[in-house]
Amino acid sequence: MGSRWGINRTVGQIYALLYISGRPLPADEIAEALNFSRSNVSMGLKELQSWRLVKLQHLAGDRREHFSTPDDVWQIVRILAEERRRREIDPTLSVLRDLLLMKPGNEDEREIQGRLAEMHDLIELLTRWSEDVQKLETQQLTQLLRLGGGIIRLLDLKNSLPLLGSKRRKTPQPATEDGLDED
Amino acid sequence: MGSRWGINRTVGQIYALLYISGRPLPADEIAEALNFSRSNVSMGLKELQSWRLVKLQHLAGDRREHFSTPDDVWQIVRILAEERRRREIDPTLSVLRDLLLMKPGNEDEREIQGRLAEMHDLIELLTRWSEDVQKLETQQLTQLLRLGGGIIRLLDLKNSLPLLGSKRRKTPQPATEDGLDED
DNA sequence: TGGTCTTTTCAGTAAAGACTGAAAGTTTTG
DNA sequence: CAAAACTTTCAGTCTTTACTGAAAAGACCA
Repeated sequence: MGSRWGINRTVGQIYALLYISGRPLPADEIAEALNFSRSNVSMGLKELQSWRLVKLQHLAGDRREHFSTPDDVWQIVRILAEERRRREIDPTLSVLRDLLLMKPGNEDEREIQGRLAEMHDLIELLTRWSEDVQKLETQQLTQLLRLGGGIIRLLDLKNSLPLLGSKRRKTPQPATEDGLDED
Repeated sequence: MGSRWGINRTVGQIYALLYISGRPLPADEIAEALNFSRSNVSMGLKELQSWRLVKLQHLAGDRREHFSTPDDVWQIVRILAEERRRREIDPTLSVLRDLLLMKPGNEDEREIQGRLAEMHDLIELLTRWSEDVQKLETQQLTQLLRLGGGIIRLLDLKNSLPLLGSKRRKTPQPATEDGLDED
């Protein structure tokens, strides 16, 4: 299914099995259920652990290690977002920043840096935003998402309220502690 | 760099070159610049076209086909989101729905369907939301993103306004045309 | 229409990635 | 501390994917 998401087919199948089975499974049961070699399962689980997508636990009266997925789907989303950021986004941003630090040797290079900067800012904006909303309570997050495009009405509302408008005021106002302005 | 994003390394390099060069390039210049065979470039461009990430154009006085990326970075994000949805998300949702339509044969299967339903609803919520906000003007979109976690204050504000509260009221209210409620 | 320039296709090959079984490693237990 | 129970590692093999050059196909022009 979603086997093109940086994680391979086998690993995806293992994860899916753990997710739907809803209880901790030992490696050999996974191998049997999916008809993989024991060592393949071992490697898959190792990768899933490195993504923090499964956790290991010991069940009373059984010496084998058991694995399970987080029980909250939102938790899965949060972890995935964090890991992808750490592994893919951050290194990309870092390379972009390095390139932007170089002195452009000529007009062409200056233009290229301009385009790289645009890309950098875009990625950073998206990343920061996702990081921010991931921190919200699940309850708040779902409310926000359910609002969908309707969110724009809230923004309009905000812009129409003089003290909360998004434009910087020329004369300093008394601090309102509402923090709706953004730098 | 981001070569693990469902698109292979070669294709990524071609796209990056087109993006930073900022002008339409013919296939043979790409092949020369990146040291790929002409046929490899041809295939890469074909894939990029199928993703609608490059467009073909003819330049006066040159018989060769030239390719370029959209000039607006936001446009790139929008196209990427749409295509990924079409290719990956929608088929996944469709499979999930099919599974949910099946009558559970026993208690275990019922539980599994429950978990699949949770996943389905999560994906659908995220997808719908992203679809919705992609439709916003770039200007509005950036405002929203820049707000980051601060968005929660707007939600709180909304919840505190009696006529706009997110809870359904028991007695029907006169229509306010604000549409902030969501079904 | 034939000739020139350009792009696409495709069969074969090269490279990358996934999977396995055997062996080594680790932990628990009598 | 040795045997038993379990897990990990890794070299070799199998499978999948990427890339190439040669040939075919298409477009334009005289």
